[in-house]
Amino acid sequence: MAESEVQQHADADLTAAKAEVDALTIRVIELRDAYYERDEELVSDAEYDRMMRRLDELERMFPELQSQDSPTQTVGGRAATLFDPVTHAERMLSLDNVFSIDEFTAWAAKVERDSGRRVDYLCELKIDGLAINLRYENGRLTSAATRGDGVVGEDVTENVKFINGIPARLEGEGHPPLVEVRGEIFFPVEAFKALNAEQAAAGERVFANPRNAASGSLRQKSEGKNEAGLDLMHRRLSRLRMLVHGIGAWENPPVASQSETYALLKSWGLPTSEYFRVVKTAEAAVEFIEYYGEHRDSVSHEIDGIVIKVDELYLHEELGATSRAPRWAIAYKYPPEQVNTKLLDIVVSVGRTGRATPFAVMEPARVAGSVVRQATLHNQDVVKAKGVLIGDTVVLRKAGDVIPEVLGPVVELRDGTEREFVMPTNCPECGTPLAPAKEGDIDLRCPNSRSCPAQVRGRVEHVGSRGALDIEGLGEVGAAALTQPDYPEVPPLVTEAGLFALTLDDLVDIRVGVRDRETGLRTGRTETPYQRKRKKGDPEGHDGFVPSSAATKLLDEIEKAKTKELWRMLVALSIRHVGPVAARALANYFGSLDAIRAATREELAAVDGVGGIIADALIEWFAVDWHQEILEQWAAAGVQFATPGHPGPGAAASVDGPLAGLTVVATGSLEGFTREGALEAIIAAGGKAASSVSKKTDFVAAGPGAGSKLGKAEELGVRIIDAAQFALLLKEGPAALD
DNA sequence: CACCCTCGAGTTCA
DNA sequence: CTCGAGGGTG
Repeated sequence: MAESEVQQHADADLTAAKAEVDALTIRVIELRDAYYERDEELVSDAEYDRMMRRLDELERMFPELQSQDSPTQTVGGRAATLFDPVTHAERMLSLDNVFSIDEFTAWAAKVERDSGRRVDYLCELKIDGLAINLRYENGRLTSAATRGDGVVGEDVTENVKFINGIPARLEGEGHPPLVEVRGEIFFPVEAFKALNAEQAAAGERVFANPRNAASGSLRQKSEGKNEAGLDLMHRRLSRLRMLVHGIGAWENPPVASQSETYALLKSWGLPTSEYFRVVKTAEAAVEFIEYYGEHRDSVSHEIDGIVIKVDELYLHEELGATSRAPRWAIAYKYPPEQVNTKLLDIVVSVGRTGRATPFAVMEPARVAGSVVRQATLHNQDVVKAKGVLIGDTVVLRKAGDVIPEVLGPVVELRDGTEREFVMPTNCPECGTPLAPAKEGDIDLRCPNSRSCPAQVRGRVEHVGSRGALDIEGLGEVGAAALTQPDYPEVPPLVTEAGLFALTLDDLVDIRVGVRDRETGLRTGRTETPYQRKRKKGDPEGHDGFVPSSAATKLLDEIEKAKTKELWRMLVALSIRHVGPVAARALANYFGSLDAIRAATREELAAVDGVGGIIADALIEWFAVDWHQEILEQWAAAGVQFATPGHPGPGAAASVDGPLAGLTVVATGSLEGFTREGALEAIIAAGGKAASSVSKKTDFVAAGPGAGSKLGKAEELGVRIIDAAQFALLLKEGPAALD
């Protein structure tokens, strides 16, 4: 064969290989991103693995085809990939799952029947992470491997060394010559959020959930990375955590139960979970399951269920295992927090400040225990960034515990009928052209604050809200009835100025459209919420227009609101940046609305907690003529804009009390206190009632139902107290607690 | 110039 | 209850 011919063959091979490498690279990245970012498994692990190996093979044959950002060089794959295979000394079993309490009690009944006796159950949280097998030989960590298929896993020893809390050497004495410890590697929720925030800021991909982030981080390869890349990789690994939950092969262990095993592992310096509990009955195990079902967010890591194990080790042997899973343990899986649903439309709503917010309208879907139909999309940039089209199937989840969030589209399920969302140029409620408040703002606002129905309705509702004047009957529905009734044509309230002058006559003939309970759509019927309904057989009364109790109640509540504290009045006025905290500071300092109006920018900014911007916002607000009208009409109707007995402008008397100088956060339901009451009590005792936990927080008073704040407090080492201790603290100060 | 905090908005349920 | 945005403070 002539030399040129050989060259030609090689060229042809290279060209073909390049085409294959390119195609594989695109497909693998597509699948990888779907998996890590949207949690979708589009092909089996085996299929993915086959593609990765082929890509690796080609890149080895033609090194010139290997690019810096090839999937083989960056993050590894999802299952067994390019790490060296390791055979576990003892097969790593998985757990059988149950998905309901009934299935669980059936399992427990069978266990007790097979054991011939009552058994103790060890309940623990099922961490949503990656199973890991650590091999210690003579007390030294010699190998760390992922589960893989249970028999053979991947060797990730080098990466595991960078994870905090995994000892390279066991503490204490008497370790067996060879022991395999099983655990779970995971991203703590807080660290995960921080990671994704950094990834987003750097324009990198964000992970769909902590498990994928952990998986991606653990499978990073150091080859081909420069110093900065290595540093980043190590930093990311150091944020991972591990908890151990069992032991592999071990003859004649010196312990008799699973719980004693944990104590032993702990004494060796291995991290064990704080959340496990040994219970005597299946009913108690059910309580454990239900408790954490409601408190999933009070734990520093994600959990996808509860693992229940028979505690006694000799029963493990008796009960044995199937080929896949032991019979002495079961995983109770919580309902998924992510589901797919159809994005029917993207609609824009206008809030009380005029901000236009697009939100997703979806086919009702059950997520984490409730039915969701809507979720905010924040602004048009977020809609773009998420890449959702109207008509898409989207991934929906509950962020935190409550807030529905659209993660993104399932691109594979598109059929071409989807259309892009276009941000309207005009206010959907009043037609005024939308514009950014100031140049460069992403948010668009409706500038028609005086008469845009959405804004007036929003502000009226705000006046009645708990943080402002707390008027019962003046919520979303009441505000809509007063500002946008079907009848009369001129609504009782054109702006909030008329609120305190409302009379029964204004209310009785209000008609509002009835909405369907299920769909929220208008039914075409109307009703009169403030007119007494005539019962069947009740004689035709007078002229038919008799007020209902709702009407008198509402007017009574409005009357009571006229003399509420000055700070509540300030909040009710919807002045930019003036919420409960700033309003309290202003009210304390000035004592009356007149004094605030008369103050200069400098005098306003002298108040603790008020700066130049809030001062400007106040001055600008007072300068608007229809705002003055609100004040005049409210005052004429008897609204009190001063704190009786206040000495006048000046530094507010510093409050003395048991809590002087202390910052306290109240969360959950505290026995003996309402949410508001706890806040008031803290302030009355001279303390600062903060809304979020930080380093500066001195105490977190937590009751049942406490959410993430509790976790945050634990993380920061802030002292946590219960309702009884909280009451004591309020009365006698911090010294009484010790 | 970092934090840390408050504001404002959206959401759902008992 | 949570997030982003942006203000206030050390």
